[in-house]
Amino acid sequence: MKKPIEFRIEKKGPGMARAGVIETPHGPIHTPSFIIVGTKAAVRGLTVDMLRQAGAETVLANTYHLYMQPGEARIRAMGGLQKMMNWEGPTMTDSGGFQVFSLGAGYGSSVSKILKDVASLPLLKERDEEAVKPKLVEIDHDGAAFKSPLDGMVHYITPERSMEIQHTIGADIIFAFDECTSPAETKQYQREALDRTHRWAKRSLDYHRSKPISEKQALFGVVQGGRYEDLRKESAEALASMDFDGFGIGGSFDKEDLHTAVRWVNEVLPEAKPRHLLGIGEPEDLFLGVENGCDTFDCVAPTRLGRHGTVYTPAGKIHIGNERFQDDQAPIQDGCGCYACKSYSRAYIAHLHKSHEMLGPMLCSIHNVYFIVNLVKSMREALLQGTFTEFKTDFLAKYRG
RNA sequence: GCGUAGGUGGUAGAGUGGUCAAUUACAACAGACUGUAAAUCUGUCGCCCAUUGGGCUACACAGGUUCGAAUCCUGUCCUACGCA
Repeated sequence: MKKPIEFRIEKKGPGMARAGVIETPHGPIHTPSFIIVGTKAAVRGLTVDMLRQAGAETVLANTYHLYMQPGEARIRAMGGLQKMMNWEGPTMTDSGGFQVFSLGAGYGSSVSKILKDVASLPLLKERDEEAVKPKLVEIDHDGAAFKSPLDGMVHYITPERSMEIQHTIGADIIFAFDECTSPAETKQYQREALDRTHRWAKRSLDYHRSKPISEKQALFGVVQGGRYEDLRKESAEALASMDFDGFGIGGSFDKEDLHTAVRWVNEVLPEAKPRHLLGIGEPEDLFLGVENGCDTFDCVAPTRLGRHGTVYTPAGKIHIGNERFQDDQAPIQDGCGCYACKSYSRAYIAHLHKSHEMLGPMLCSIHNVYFIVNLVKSMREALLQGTFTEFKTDFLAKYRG
């Protein structure tokens, strides 16, 4: 049977790090690589030309959002994801598993993808659940029922449905339907959720393999297990034993847990298959992911932060709207090759931001995408040249100030 | 000149005798954001100390009524509209 993707490792080390290439039906992904998030088949504020110019190689869209709007029939009519968004490069779709969390346990709470101090969170079972949230997700053995925030309609997503929708969307790499859990859940709940995620992984895989399209779309299984070593390793083993084309590492993490969770998992996953660290993208975390064996990353941070006026620089993040930049004639980052830095001053972009001109968020997003995509490209170059550790040390010393 | 309506914090605009240092929005200043419920959200926003809290000066200006006034009365100044 024909394989949809080929993964080739070019160079290994230090640690578990590797540089390689994932060949997809729509072109290569040079790893380590940062994938740009375009949830609704659009990267907020950016055209595909801007994305290419910023160096982006791959775009990740979301099954749940596209299923809700515009829906499978219209996606099919428009010719699928690549065609409708005019993106010629590789694409991925997330399964909707993250929405089980963000619209479920995470909904209406302060719990998000990365937390500062998980230990101080009240465990979900101990909370007054009535007072906490309007529930938008109900999880059961077979899947998750989503109450649409758009019109209140309930949509029941099973692993098979998620696969079916992702087949229609047509990305090169798709993900198994999983349950991303809140770190505030008890271990017992993590255990139950993990068993469910594994059952769903198997069902996702079986359904996918039963269709000819599995020769054109790669399926990645998603490892969960919260912050627990035994669960994480067990999850990696369970998924490694299934015939996935690659793996995703998911979860909502305490900042401190990210490192250990990734390491535990990648020590178990087969080396020859690509690993995607889901939803991670701050510079420190990307270094950590790369040296612990992750190949690809996606994150909304570059576009969300940019839209909100925060931009990356080698000396750390700055908020462009701050008073001190309003008369600053320098670019966001001296020497930066992005369109925003080659064309405009901080003063001008600060003005755009403060006057709510949409060009402001666009320029900040362009810069952030360029910054993060090229940071990971530089990591790749450093890996190939054997200078990763020096590169990391230098970068972080300046970045953390 | 006469008549009418009005003058509130950076702006707009609530409030019409005590619960008002004054609703709200905008602006300003700062912060947050990690498989996008997010072009969003949070905090501060008269002055001076303090941890809860306290003191001071304030709703055009000057007087007055009242235990108490941004709110009622009188006068002055100013603004808008109408009539001359």
